[in-house]
Amino acid sequence: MSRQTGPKAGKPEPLATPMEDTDIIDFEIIELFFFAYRDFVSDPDAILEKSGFGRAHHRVVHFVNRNPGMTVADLLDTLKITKQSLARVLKQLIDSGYIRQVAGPEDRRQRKLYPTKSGRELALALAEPQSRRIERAFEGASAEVREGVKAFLRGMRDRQRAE
Amino acid sequence: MSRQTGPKAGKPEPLATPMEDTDIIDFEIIELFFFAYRDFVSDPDAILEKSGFGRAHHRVVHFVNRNPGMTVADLLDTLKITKQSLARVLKQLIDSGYIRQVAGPEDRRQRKLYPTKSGRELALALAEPQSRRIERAFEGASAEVREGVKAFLRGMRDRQRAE
DNA sequence: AATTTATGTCAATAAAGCTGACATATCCTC
DNA sequence: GAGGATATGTCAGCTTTATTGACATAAATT
Repeated sequence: MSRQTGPKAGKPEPLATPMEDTDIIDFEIIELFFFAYRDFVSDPDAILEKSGFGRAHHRVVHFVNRNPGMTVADLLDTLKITKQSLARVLKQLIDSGYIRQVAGPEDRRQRKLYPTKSGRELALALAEPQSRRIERAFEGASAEVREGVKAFLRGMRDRQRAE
Repeated sequence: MSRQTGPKAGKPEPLATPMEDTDIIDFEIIELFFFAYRDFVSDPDAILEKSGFGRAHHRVVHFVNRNPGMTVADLLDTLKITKQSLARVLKQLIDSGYIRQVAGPEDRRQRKLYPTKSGRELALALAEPQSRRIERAFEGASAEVREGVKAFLRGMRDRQRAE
């Protein structure tokens, strides 16, 4: 099935010229963004490795700390992953004592999620090297540029998501 | 009230206060970066899905188009993955006619990698929505801010990598 | 009482990475 | 030319993180 997905069989000519920026395509920023993110997540990755956790755990710990009392459904919506993917990491985090579930006070079907003290500490420990990296990247930047970077990052998000 | 401190004693208390920015931790940018990257890669993901390719194929196609004639070793170094991980996706891209291998003119052990015409077209098609997204995110930004964003992204990378 | 909703769980699958071992062709050095 | 180093390819097996589909349970809603 994946054998002949290409255009034609045989021997198409290889192209020797590099693909350069054009009016419409800005490869430079595409690459900068790729490398920046790769290194940005490498800091917490290294810390998490010691606990046997991964990137998924990081995201859950982060958002639960930022929005204590959020439900499982809220989290699924934020992370854009499936219930089953979340279930595994959430269970591990609860079993390890980083996150607690509390039945919703009004709707008792809901499981509201809260960090424990050590969950808060973990989130801070993971954010610290990332913040240092960000501060380093901002060195010498004017207030206008700092605001411009935030506006740029906001502008990179999808506009109207079905929520 | 159902606080649920029931069966197991020694369960840590859940924290109800949101984790806020501090002097040292800038959660806002951490989140902005996460969401920006999540949506940034969603564009090519949607295109690749149709061909049965994934993100790994995208990276290979991109870098081979940017640096035609790069060797397998160069690519491994850029992507920071292992030979075996690369082998699978590279084989698929070659079989599908997007990339060609040519024995090195001086060192014939080397396999120099080149895009085919359709490989070039694929790379452009994948970059196009990303570039449009970047352009949209830059709307109304001054030249200074644009340069500042690039400088920021460069600053986010690791400094001394063993290359 | 019946339906919907929020969550949990089971089973099977896939993509993309990993390690370790080994094969082949080629280059380099003695 | 022999022997070792290098660039690449390949095999076997494993892990993480995601996926879909099906079904269970408790609680809310109609």
